[in-house]
Amino acid sequence: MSSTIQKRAARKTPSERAAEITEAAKEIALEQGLSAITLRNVAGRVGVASGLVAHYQPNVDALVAGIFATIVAAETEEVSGLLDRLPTPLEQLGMLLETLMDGSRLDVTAVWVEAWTLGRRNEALAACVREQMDAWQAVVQRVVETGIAAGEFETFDAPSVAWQILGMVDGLNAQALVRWDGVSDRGTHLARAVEGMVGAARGSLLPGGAQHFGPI
Amino acid sequence: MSSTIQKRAARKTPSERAAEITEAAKEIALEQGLSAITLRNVAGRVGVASGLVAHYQPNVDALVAGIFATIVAAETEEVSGLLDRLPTPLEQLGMLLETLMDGSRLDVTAVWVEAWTLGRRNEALAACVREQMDAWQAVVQRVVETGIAAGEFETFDAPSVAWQILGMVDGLNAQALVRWDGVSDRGTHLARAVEGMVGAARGSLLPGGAQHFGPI
DNA sequence: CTTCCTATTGATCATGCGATCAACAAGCAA
DNA sequence: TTGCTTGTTGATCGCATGATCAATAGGAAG
Repeated sequence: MSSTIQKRAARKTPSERAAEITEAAKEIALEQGLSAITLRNVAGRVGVASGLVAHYQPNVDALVAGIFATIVAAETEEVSGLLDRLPTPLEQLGMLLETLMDGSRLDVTAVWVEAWTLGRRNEALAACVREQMDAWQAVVQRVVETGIAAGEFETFDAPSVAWQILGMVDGLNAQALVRWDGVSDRGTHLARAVEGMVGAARGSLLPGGAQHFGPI
Repeated sequence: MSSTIQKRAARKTPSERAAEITEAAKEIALEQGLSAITLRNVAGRVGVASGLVAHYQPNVDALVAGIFATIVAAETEEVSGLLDRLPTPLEQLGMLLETLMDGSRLDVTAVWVEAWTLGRRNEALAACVREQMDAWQAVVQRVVETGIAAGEFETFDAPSVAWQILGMVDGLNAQALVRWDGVSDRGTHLARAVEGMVGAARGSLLPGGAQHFGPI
């Protein structure tokens, strides 16, 4: 009835179309998960034939791996950028925990968790997962090392502590994916834990006892 | 050529056959993941037609959910049983961390991680996941509460701390699924973290500085 | 030995996936 | 206007999944 019925998609520049496809796949991954990235699914969202999506990618595995890297790298860079604005490592680490635990990135967490499983059968994805984990670890390690140098932290093994912090954050966020209720003061408890690990004084990472967390 | 070729599977008691199917599905889940639980895959391992597997289960989603529950509940009970042999909450918590982090249960960890994702599209599985998480949390919470009562721990919120410990363990194990190397003394660092969270003295949970972890 | 219950088969259907490619047509260049 | 490059289509193949069910045959009961 309406005139919005398009028989054929408008012809576009390869780079334009590639960007559209990437964007659509990214949205699908965040909304429905990485495994929902399908030739037909992506094509449908772009408004294009499935063959075209295949035309722009070597194969679906590579597309999934690329989308994962895009989503996660953006998060890493964003948080890393926030760190640079803070003067002391104590504040940086506190903000890091607060930001990662505020529940505003659960969609990204879901992507992480699914990638851990999918990486078992998608070698390209597995490589991306390792790479992005390393990138994250480097960011955290830098904060810890700066803190040691500044005398704010006291621990013998910055790299391992960085891995540990990441693992804890990921696990708690994955948990939140399934269960929100029952856990109060996630941030506060984690802060106590990290203080113990990093050798900082109790209460030095997050000041208040009952902090307010959660989006808005 | 050999006489081992069987045209038709031997006729068995429904309960016997059901047990075989359950066992086969369990093995598949631990070896190849929950998503490898397939009518044909399970049937092939049992040596039976695919229709028979379907005959013994309402649908595959239910089978997957049931197998998840079986695997995870067994782990919970096993660890819970180990706890009862130890006298003090401090020792119990230490053993808990040590056991869960020794890398001998990575196959179960993989099942957990996959269940978190699959639960998104399998409601029966999602319910099982929540149920089993609650069971685990109850075990840990009991240890923490006993510790508080005994004056060994000092924290204001045992339920949340229990959730937190579980989340940390899960996250670190999930990490180990992808990356073993680069992280030394996982158990020691986690012990420090939990000490901080639980309000125990530094070094009270795990004595040595460099503990030996890992399967044999 | 015969009967009969039922465990078991295996073909079948509908669905969805990735991949492939000859054919088509949009739009720029001449 | 004409011609040609190339972005785009959509049908098609092979494969895998879950589910269903009439037909078969094992084996205990009579």
